[in-house]
Amino acid sequence: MNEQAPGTNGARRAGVARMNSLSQSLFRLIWQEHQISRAEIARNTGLSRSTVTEIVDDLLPTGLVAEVGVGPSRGGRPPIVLEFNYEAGCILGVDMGAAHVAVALTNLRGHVLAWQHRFHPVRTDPEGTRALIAELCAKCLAEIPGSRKLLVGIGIAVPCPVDPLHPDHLSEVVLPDWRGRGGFKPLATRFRVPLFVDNDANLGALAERWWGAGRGVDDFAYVKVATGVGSGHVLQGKVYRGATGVAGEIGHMAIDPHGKPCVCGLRGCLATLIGAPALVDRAIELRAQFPNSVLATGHLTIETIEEAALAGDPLAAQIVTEAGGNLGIAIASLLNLMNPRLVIVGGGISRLGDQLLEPLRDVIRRRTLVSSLAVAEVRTSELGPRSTAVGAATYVLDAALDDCRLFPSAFDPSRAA
Amino acid sequence: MNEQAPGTNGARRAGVARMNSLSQSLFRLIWQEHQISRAEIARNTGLSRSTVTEIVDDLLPTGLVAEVGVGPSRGGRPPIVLEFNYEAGCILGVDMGAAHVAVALTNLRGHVLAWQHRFHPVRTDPEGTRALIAELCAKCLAEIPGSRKLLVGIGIAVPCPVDPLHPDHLSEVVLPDWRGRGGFKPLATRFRVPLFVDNDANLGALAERWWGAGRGVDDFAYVKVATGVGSGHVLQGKVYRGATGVAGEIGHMAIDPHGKPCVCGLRGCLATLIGAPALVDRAIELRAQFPNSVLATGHLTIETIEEAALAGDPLAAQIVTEAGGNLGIAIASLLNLMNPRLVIVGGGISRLGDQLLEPLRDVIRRRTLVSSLAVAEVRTSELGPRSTAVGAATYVLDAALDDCRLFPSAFDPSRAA
DNA sequence: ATCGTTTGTTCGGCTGCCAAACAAAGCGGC
DNA sequence: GCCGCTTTGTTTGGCAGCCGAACAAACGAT
Repeated sequence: MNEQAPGTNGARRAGVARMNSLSQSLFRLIWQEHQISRAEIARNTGLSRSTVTEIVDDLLPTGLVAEVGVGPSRGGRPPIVLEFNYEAGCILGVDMGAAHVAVALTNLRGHVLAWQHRFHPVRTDPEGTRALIAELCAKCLAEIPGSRKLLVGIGIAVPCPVDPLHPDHLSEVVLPDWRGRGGFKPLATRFRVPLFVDNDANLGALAERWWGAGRGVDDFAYVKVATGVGSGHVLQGKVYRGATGVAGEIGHMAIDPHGKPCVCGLRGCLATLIGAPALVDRAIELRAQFPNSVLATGHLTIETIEEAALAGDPLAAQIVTEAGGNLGIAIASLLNLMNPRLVIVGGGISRLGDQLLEPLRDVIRRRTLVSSLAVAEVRTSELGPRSTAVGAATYVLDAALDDCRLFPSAFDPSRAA
Repeated sequence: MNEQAPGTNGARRAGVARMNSLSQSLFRLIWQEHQISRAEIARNTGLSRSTVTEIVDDLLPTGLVAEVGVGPSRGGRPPIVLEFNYEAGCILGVDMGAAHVAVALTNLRGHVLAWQHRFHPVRTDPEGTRALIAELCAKCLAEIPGSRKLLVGIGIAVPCPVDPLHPDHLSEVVLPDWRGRGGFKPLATRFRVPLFVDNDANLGALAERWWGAGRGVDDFAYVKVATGVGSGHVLQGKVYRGATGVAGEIGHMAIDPHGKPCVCGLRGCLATLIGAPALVDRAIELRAQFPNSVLATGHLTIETIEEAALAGDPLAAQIVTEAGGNLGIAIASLLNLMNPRLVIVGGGISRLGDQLLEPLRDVIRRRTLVSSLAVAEVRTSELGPRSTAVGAATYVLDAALDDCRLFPSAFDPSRAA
């Protein structure tokens, strides 16, 4: 009747290992703890040691988790240290900006192994952009021998709203020349890996959550100030995309109904006050009042204004102070509405640090007096200009940690390192 | 070796029935389907019919689910209809407003069995308010014979931010005379049931989600316009309370930096534009321009303005149109930030319907042009002035459906009906 | 009346997880 | 150096949960 002898169930381990939700969560735990013993896992999760042993036995043959020696004894037998092999796979993260393309090749811990960057008229040249993305991806993979075989997936950050249910469908309003189509599928077929697409602000928020100022914070907002202004929201530990995937358009929040007209059709949007073009315009307006400023003559760009502000120029300082105040009004509304624990300010202007944040915090303190519980910390991004590309890679990594069949080595030993 | 005979495991059913997450979810399914057969449950959930039989056998002795006859045959044996017994328990929902107290006694389907309402200076009289709540609760229970024994719990809606981790800790800023303490524990001990406290806008949103305009909608915002202005947010089907439980203070969103000062310390908050006192003030300002208006003379209240608007008075119409526009600016920002599928407008002024919503929708259409995907439907509340109290009861009901040990009859047959 | 269909139940079995027992490998006291 | 004591990891038996298959019950259709 019982055709299977007691020990024979070991045969299961040789075949496709089970990968249920519990083993998947252990897999993620080992990833985030870096080094951990079976006994620690048992204490950490409340599982029995025998169960942990069984599940770890299923994870070891994937090559993603390995035993790497013994740890210090705690008074008894020393534990066997399990380690996640962060080099067992790699991910391509693509930052498609309004005027540039950047690609990062990362390992499984978000560490950048290779980096490529080009300026390109992305808005007006969809076909050339797609070719450039493919070229830069190939360049990154070529830099690291063997990486192509270990590629897990490609993440793409796009500078416009994306519906997660239709990841190839881009907003036509922001990128009209793209005609509402991403057209990234050839990329997926060329490299034979799954593709993930999301908005750049969402992915910036994700990067901050995993590697930056948002580590360990379950509810925060990431506000990116560049040519436009966007935000990504992490609620209860996860990126919130809204009902149709376009949450986070803080740039068109109303600040001043008597302000300048915006492309969105009304006046005084945040983007018309603190977007890069708006700050340049404002500097030109104020030039006459600051004849001694280094910005009083010559060609103005957002970079020169930022440099001048860092050097203590009074005109630049005034612009930054005004920008901080206006951003503060929008963020105060955000705090009242959504009550995050933290606001992370990113984008080029965030390198001004407290010069931007102090006037911002002043406004927030005044604006949230009635609900003092809502006051949140405001910090600048910890990740540099690579945050968006790294966030795109992190998006893929997160999906793979939820379903480790995405890892090429996991169930295909011929592709293992 | 096997001391337990095959049929003996029926003894488990006589004792404490198992109540794991699966049986709990079946319990909730039966609740929401009202009438359903075992076979339908199996089709609906993907479980096997045998498993459904086992779990239903555990639910029947609680008295909350019962077999109530046979349904129509679908070509074979007719199904046994299972029905949730909505009268097997009842809940008290307390609406503590700024100037009134209302209490609803509901069955397990949100139906109001008894209702009590009193005006009271809640803000300035904490002790009297607590006594009044207890009195009205007792009155409601006395109206329905036997209800006290079936009481599941008491939910309280308070007009100020509440930290869900410290439900007895109220915001001192909004209700200074309460000194930051709810002091509701005596109520719980008197009626010997658990107590649940939350903000009124959150509970209004919950009521709309379960019984009103938000049924079946996973992401929406509920905006309540009364003396103050508050909002509650349902994200992915659940009420979102923010990092410290105070999300939804839309009343202090900045609309016009040159506007009138607000108690919160700055100018032009939404509450200073469309709160009841603001509308009355605005009517007085405009009186001279509308000599033929019925509001041109006499004492003005928000109710008289609403009545006049319903009757087609031009002054009142202008006020309502302005209010709709200002509310629209705030809601447009909300849409851009959070991208809900629906916005539900509640509070007294919502009875004006399209007279309020049309100018509101106009502003939204203009304001969200850039991210057209974010445009949401705007509707008025379907629930009347009882929505807050019913929402408070629904909060308790939701908790009980997650853990049916909260139902008095479930495991204590002596208290069963 | 017979057959096919649907429902609900029973029964044996597989899977997943656990507790207990045990082996391995350290520490510490004498 | 030997004997406990502790901690770690593995093995084993067992229990709970869920399923598939078989079966009885109750209907419709022919």
